[in-house]
Amino acid sequence: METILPKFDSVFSIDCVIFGFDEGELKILLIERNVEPFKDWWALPGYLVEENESLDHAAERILYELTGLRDIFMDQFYTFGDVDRHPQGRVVTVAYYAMLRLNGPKELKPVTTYAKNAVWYPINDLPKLAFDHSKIFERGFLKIRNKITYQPIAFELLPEKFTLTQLQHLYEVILNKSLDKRNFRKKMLNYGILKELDEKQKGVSYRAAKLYKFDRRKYAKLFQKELTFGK
Amino acid sequence: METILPKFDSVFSIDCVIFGFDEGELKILLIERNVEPFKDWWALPGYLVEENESLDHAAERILYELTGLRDIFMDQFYTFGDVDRHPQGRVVTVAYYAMLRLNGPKELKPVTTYAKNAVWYPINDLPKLAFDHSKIFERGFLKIRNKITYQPIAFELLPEKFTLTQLQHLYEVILNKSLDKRNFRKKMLNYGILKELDEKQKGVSYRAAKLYKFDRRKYAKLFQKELTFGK
DNA sequence: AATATAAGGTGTATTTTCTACACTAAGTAG
DNA sequence: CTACTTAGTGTAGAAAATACACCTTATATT
Repeated sequence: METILPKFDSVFSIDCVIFGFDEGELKILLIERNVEPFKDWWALPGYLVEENESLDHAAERILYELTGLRDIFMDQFYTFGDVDRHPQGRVVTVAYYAMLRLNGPKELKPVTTYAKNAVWYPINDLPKLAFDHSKIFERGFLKIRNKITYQPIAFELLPEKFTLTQLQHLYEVILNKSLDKRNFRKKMLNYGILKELDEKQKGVSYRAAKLYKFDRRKYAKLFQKELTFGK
Repeated sequence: METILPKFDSVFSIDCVIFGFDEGELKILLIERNVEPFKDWWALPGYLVEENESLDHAAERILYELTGLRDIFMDQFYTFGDVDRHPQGRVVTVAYYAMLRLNGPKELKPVTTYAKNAVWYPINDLPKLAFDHSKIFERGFLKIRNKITYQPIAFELLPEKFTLTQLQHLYEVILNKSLDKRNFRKKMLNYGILKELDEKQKGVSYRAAKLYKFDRRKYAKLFQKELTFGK
């Protein structure tokens, strides 16, 4: 690096793949763009990083501006930097994913005007996306699919109290295959990160299932230690 | 994103954590900086991305300029974007790691003049590094330590022909623990990605060990399929 | 030639984890 | 009280992980 940094017109952005689970479907949050380029196209929520904010801060801010949500577990997963990925110049984008608990689909109100709309879209029925956002989504989806095989991150997507069947459905949707009920339960309960509640499902027209909660404390203990290789 | 991209003075860089294995030690490649800031400090090899090159291309180019090596398996692992990580302006850096086979430590000749020197440093004895490079190294090291537990990437670091003991030592150095010889061999041979050669070690003053090669074809088959969760 | 040295190379029993698989129990709706 | 729907449970076999110790082979030394 030279004593004076050579510069060219360039800028960073953040794009977010925000997963939600609703009515048995895995969804992501899309916005309908209100400005060129790709006006009227669907796109991942994303925006430019400001001069005086870190990437992580920008990711939080953008998610907040789009959803009103804070303190969401977000993770950077890849940076996309092809020369021509943005038609108006050199924009390198850092992609984050987040998993959100949907408490109802009402509350999506973009604060900014560059989006007309923010909508949850089932991942099996996505429209064509602006820029290279389809690629970014694919990679983000791959990321959570891999991650969930060794770390039970899925609970971020569920309501606070959930049944084992709901949890299993979520796994099945993410992994795109069906799982054995007994083995699944055994495995999940063996992790020791589920707290059985003294409460049952309500409002169902069949036998109500027991409700569980995730025990974040135990979860953190279990999964922040390094993976081992054996002796 | 507005119709015209707002810009501020900013630039991207690549930093590389390049692992090598030599004389039983895990090492990384450092350069001695020849320019401000951090003149005379040790740093990870890294440089600015050019206007018309992708991140991956920049990573390859920079590694080539520093080592003369091409076609090295490189992987992007994290992007560092704290506001003040570079004293001269806003520089977001995309970090890559690579694992290199050292055929002898001679051939390190920086092509550029911004480095005085390029040297292999044992990771247990690293100097203070420029910028946030210590943090970048730590994260890169963590990455390969995690990765090696589920994917035998270590062979990139070994000479083409190697003994099982050499392979085990490498694992032990990366994981920082000792492994059981019999179990290690069983596991490695079970992967089915080692080709036993009709050849033995030479020049050792004890019983010579059999030499093995990695079978890249089988390796690719085995580890490019998705991880599974069971039925 | 004999011996010392240093690493190479091998098997088995135990435990743990993974997998496959099917029926009864409980609650609701009519 | 019956039908329906989902909840909830156990076991046996296979596969993978772990713990553990001795003989073999090549070289170097006397």
